[in-house]
This record gives sequence, C-alpha cells and structure tokens, in this order.
Amino acid sequence: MKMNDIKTLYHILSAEFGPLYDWWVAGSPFERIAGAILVQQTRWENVDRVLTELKNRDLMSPGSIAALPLEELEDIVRPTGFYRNKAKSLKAVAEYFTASPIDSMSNKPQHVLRKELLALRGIGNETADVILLYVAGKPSFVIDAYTKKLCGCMGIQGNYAELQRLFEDALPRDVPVYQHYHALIVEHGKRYCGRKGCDSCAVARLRKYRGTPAFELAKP
DNA sequence: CATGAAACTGACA
DNA sequence: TGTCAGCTTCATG
Repeated sequence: MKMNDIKTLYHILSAEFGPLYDWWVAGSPFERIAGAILVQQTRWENVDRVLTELKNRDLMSPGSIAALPLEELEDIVRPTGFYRNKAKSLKAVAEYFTASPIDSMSNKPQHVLRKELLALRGIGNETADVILLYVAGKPSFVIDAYTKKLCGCMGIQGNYAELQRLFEDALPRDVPVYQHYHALIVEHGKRYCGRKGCDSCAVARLRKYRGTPAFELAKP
C-alpha cells in the first residue's frame, strides 16, 4: 500500500509540476557539486549569487578552490549562511576532486563512492546522495526535509536509510525518475508545506484519489 | 522592527 | 538516539 502511494504520488506531482529539467541540467558538474554544498539549509537564490560570483572570479574548478585561501572563500560564500562551515566543506570537496577527478566517479561502484563522499567534511547523507544522483548519475534516492515531512503526512515513519529504501523499492531503479521525483518533492514542498497549503497539498489529493483515509493526518 | 524558515552537518552527552 | 550550534537572506506580521 505504501509502495503504491509512492508511485501514485509521483504521478500526481509529475502532472502538476512537469519535467523540471533545469534542476540537474544547469551548470557544470563541479558547479552542481558546489551548489550541493552551498544549498544546505539555504535558499537556492542565495546559492545562485555565490555560484555566479565564483564563475566571475574564474574560480569554478576544484583546483582553483583548493588553492584559494580559506578566508577569501569565506567571504565569497557568506551570502549562503553557515559560511565558515561551508568554506571548509567546499575546500575539502575541491581537494578531493583535485586528487580524484569528477569523471572518475562513473568508474566507481555506488557504495564505494558514497562512502568516499561521506568521509568528506560537510557531506552527510543527503548531500552525498545529491552528488551521486545529479552529478555521478547513480541511482541513489535523496531524502530531504520535505521528503520526511511528506512521508510524515502519509503516516510513514523512518530514518534516512529506511525512507530511502522505501522509495527505491517502490520505484524502478532509474536515475531520471529519482532525479525528477526529488525535484518534484522540493518544488511541492516549497509550494504547499507552508502555513496555508496543507489542505490542498498532494497528500491531501492522494487521499482523495484513493477515496479512503487509510493513514492518519500528521500535524502541520 | 522581530521572527522564522530555508535542497543540513557535525559534535557531543 | 537526541539535541544543539552554525549564519545569511528574505517573506510575513
């Protein structure tokens, strides 16, 4: 039942928000990696400015960031918040990809690459999966705050690994589907998971679609 | 003007 | 496992 809900929800969101190609087609691979770090707990609009600034200064490459003094990097990434942490994280990531080129990710088994990414400062489960899915093209489903909330609203509890397994089991093991679904969940969350949107959100519509209140409504 | 939320992670009890 | 600090920007009231 939960598995069917996961699939049905994908179709509901897909119909509402469309393909959302911009989510992963925009920017170079390293730009997407930098974006994955900088977007942590921050709005994308702020990240975009910093990415533009990095490009304007011709710093959008692992080598350039690795060679940049930490304090300069802090100044550049400041608009994305948590700037001391993020500057250190971005440097660690830049150093890693200087030694181990971005293209080499496709040669590594998914679980090996995931472990290497998780070992880097500033990369936790979600960011590792974002890089795996949107840069390395590995089928690793991303569980973010909106996904957890969405699951909560469907009466589904679980930690990161459990929710990830649920989505991956419910869906075909397909990179574009995972990419699209995560993008859809975020767009949906931004649109409905605020003060007002709860009663018209996709879970409410899913319930209607199924015609039965088979799961409890979580508190907004 | 004050408050809170935003594509989270790491450290420590 | 759970809690907390880390920081800036922008929308709301």
